[in-house]
Amino acid sequence: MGKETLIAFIQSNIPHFFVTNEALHVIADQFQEVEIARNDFFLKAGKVSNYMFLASGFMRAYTLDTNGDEVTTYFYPPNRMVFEVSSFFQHTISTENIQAVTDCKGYFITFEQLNRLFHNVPEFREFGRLMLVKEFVAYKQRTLAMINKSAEERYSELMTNNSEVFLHASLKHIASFLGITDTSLSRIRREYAKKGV
Amino acid sequence: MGKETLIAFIQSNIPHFFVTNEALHVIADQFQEVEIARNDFFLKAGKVSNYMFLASGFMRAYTLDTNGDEVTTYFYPPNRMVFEVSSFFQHTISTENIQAVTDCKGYFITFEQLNRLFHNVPEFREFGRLMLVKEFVAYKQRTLAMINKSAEERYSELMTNNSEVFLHASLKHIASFLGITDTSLSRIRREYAKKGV
DNA sequence: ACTATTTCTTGTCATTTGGCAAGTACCTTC
DNA sequence: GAAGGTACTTGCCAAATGACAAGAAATAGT
Repeated sequence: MGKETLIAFIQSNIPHFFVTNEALHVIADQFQEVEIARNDFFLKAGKVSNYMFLASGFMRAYTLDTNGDEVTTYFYPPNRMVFEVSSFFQHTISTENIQAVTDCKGYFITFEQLNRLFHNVPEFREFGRLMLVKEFVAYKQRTLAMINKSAEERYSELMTNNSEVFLHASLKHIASFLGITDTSLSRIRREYAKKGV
Repeated sequence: MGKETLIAFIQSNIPHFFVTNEALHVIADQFQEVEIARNDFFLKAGKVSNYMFLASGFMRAYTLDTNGDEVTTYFYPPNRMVFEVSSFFQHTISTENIQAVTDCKGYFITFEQLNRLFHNVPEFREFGRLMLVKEFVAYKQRTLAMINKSAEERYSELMTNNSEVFLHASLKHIASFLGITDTSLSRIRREYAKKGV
């Protein structure tokens, strides 16, 4: 019931291997549907992360800096796996929070279930590796894209490459994501609006 | 010969599984010894990354920013796997360089060889996943530790947590790693020396 | 609909960091 | 050991960003 997007996502992410429909359903059966209302949490600091396919909605990850202020570290658009690597794969308490920015729907699985699947459906291991690589690469690209750029350039890049963020997240969250204060972001937007005419 | 450190490293990174000595040697046999002299490259931008165990020496990864200036993105102490995720796992051309900061010795393997090993020695897959997770976590921790800190705080943390970097890398490389100019780093060190007395 | 709360903007001023240029010290290499 | 290069430091000034505080606008709760 409604796991079509999950199944399609898995299928399109197991390259070089043929997976039977039966295997796909064995996999999908392990995932449990979950709805997360706006501002509610998929992961709270202090808990251990699960592994979720975000079918619809928009999420953000954030942590507290040394001053106790929230810093948004990531935005998750739909059709992505959502998890905190460190906590999920090492079964450790998370320091990050993952929160629904809009109402979300997803399918999640625990570490134990995932490993059982890896054991029972060997082809599925490839999916696991791919997700890990994909997330790592995405994370790295984001940090590299930030290097030696002014706040305005970072803003500009986010606007062109991830404009959907602006449709969902608050400017405060976006500001901390860009590594600046909401005050500065506001000023940058003013300047940017002037130029863009 | 001399692959003992490699073998010991692999063995200590395949948790929950028993690997026979024979299997360990099948694995180690695929790795090829390599020596990289100071300032020479393990990976050059434009090439595809291999996967190397750094047995001795010290390396750094760097890329060019939009102004064409070198930005050090990572330092590798010995007893670590060295590779560029994106390039290695997706067989794509690297934009990063990985260079020996001191004379290095290591053992490397190609993507094809690694996959053949994963196929022939299934227990070894666990090692592959662990390395991916470890590197991802290390990378993330570094970026998170940098959040909302002044240049001086970042310097201070590097001093306390990774002081070995200062034994090998030049201040110019360290400055770009900290996201500042060598000029600023020099000033910070002066202030820091005063306080530390 | 009214109030309270949160979000966003704006002003003033201080601080951090960078750009540039010059100077010193060290290290190669022939 | 002289010459040239690289690494590091320092001074002066400019630019970017933050801190704080107040106001305007939007949103949520009752």
